[in-house]
Amino acid sequence: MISGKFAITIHILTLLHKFPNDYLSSEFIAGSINLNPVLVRKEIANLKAHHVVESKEGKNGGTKLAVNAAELTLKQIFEMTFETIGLGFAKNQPNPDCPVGKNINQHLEALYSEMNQKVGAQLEGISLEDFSNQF
Amino acid sequence: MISGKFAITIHILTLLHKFPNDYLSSEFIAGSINLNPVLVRKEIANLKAHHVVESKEGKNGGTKLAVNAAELTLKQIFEMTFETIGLGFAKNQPNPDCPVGKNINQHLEALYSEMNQKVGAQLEGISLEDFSNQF
DNA sequence: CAAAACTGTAACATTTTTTATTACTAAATA
DNA sequence: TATTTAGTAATAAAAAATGTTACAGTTTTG
Repeated sequence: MISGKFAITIHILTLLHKFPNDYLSSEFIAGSINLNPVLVRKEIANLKAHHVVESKEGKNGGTKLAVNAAELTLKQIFEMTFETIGLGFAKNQPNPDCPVGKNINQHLEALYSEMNQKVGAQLEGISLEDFSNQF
Repeated sequence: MISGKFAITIHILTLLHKFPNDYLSSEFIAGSINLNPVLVRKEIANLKAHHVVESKEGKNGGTKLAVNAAELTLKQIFEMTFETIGLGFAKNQPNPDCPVGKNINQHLEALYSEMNQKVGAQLEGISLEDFSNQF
């Protein structure tokens, strides 16, 4: 998972919202994020798969928003990045012969799931437009 | 930051709570987590710095809880791990000449800070004893 | 039609972060 | 005194994230 996936995605979307009439090139966007244009195109591919943006190939091509920014919530964006809130798991599978090791991940998952609900409720209340209008 | 720091820490503390009368060795704990004992000792060093556990060196040494599990909240544990909830930042410093790039991190920080408050409130309501008694 | 400016991807390289190992000192106990 | 344990530093290995290069395919413009 790209650690800055959400940050990059929302940066892209904010730019697109700021220039609603233009197709922005991945190079232009990459210049604002200070990121490799290929990585920008990868995130855009994900946004396209969710029908949130549309791209035009060829000269003067680029990407623009395909939805109403007032109706796109940060929660939806968050979900599109496949990221989840949480505090991680130990890398290796814990010892199944230990009553704690056997069940720890299940209990952590339950805990993190609740976190996601709380944070999800927060993010649901913020639209891309809200976020972008802060700038 | 160790990605599973919180998970490891709470695993350790749960074990210590389950065996309140014993000094558990880092090797025993490592066996439950399936982690290198040196890493366990590092996390324990952090817990010691926060006066949550005490260790005894030498033969039959190990670590045990030094506080009342009913009074230690997951929020406190969370804070001891220096981890924060959030959805990351782009790795590189964004373009300061772009109005979006210039301010994005500040706005993300504000957003994440709110997340931390929400999650903190949740974790404050759960004690180590609560967590451990689930097992 | 040809050149230029884009997207879309795949393959590979590099860098950074995490995790693991080794090795050693010091302390406590039997 | 031998053994078992913590404490810690240094290093190695593995994994993950990020960056680069390359090139095919599209669209626009001259």
